[in-house]
Amino acid sequence: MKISQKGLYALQAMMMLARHHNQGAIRIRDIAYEEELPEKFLELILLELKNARMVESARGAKGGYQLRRPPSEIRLSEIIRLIDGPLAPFGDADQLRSLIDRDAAHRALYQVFLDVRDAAAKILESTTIADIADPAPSPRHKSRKKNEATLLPMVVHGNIQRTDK
Amino acid sequence: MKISQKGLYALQAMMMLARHHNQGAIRIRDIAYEEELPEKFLELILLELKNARMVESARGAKGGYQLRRPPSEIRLSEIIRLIDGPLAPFGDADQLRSLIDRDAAHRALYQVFLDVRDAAAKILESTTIADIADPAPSPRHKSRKKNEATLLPMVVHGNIQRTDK
DNA sequence: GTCAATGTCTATTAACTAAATAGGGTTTAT
DNA sequence: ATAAACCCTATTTAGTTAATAGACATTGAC
Repeated sequence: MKISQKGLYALQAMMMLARHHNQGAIRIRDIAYEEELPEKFLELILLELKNARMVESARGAKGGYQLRRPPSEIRLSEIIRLIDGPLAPFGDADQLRSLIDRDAAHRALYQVFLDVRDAAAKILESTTIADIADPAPSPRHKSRKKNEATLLPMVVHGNIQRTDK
Repeated sequence: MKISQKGLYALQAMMMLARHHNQGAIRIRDIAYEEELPEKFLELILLELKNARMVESARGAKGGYQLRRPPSEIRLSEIIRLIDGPLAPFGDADQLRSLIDRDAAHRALYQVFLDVRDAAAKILESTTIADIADPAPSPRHKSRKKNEATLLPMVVHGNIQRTDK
């Protein structure tokens, strides 16, 4: 998994829209300005977010973008998967596919990769835009939201225990 | 974090050398053949592994490569960090640096990235080449070897248990 | 001491990807 | 009608990755 610049921009844009949730359409220019993002590049990103139905747009004068769902229902994993593809820490799943057709050792290596992916996914799926955007922040109990979200999948990956560090 | 093809090759090469640990020097050609890796490319990778003192080489006739440490003391994280750089899931740490100089929301996003990195690091640091290479495999109790390895340093790295899958 | 085997090193290439920019087209509020 | 905004496609630039090429250096065997 590698979060590209573009992916980071997308996250920032979504955070900005969360901050201005329920304030009507926000212009690309304003998002770009407030988050210090290249405007034309951001345009493409917002288009993708729109096609994925995460935001909606209004055209023409007084147009702009806004979230389609409340920030608390938008997971970081969604955004990253959309912009940067699967959360797996390896490039092409096909090369890895060949690993599992070999012996147990290669399969074990593959499994480690899957564990890494699952660990990352667990975090990114249990964190929503609301968790980090915190528009009007009472800065205490911010992690409460996170645990809420954790209730869902709960079985996805292996159990890790280490002695320290 | 993104494990490149090159990183995967490095892991495979190290696994192969683990499989032939204490059998003297192994030729590049044999590693390439057994793991089906491009020979000249592998050459460069082994050079890097040598410069990082993870393997040692003998030149000339009867030359080749071998591990400098027992497989149980070589962590996947070492190899990946060497070949692919830091385990962080973001590209350039500098862009991220700018995030933490903003408001709490941006810092929170940064913290999520750190959490992802730590989760990945935890797995890759607690898994050694021995854990997955399994040199002379009686193909049952594959996880036995893993516990064996855990006996040695006992504090340095964690113990991994997987539910299965 | 020659020769073949083998690792060392530097350079180069081809393909791909990421980031950004350009510019015209379309829709809408006023 | 006009200006404000999003929509869409194309292009550029720079950088990276994977792989190859080839000359060089060292060693063991005879």
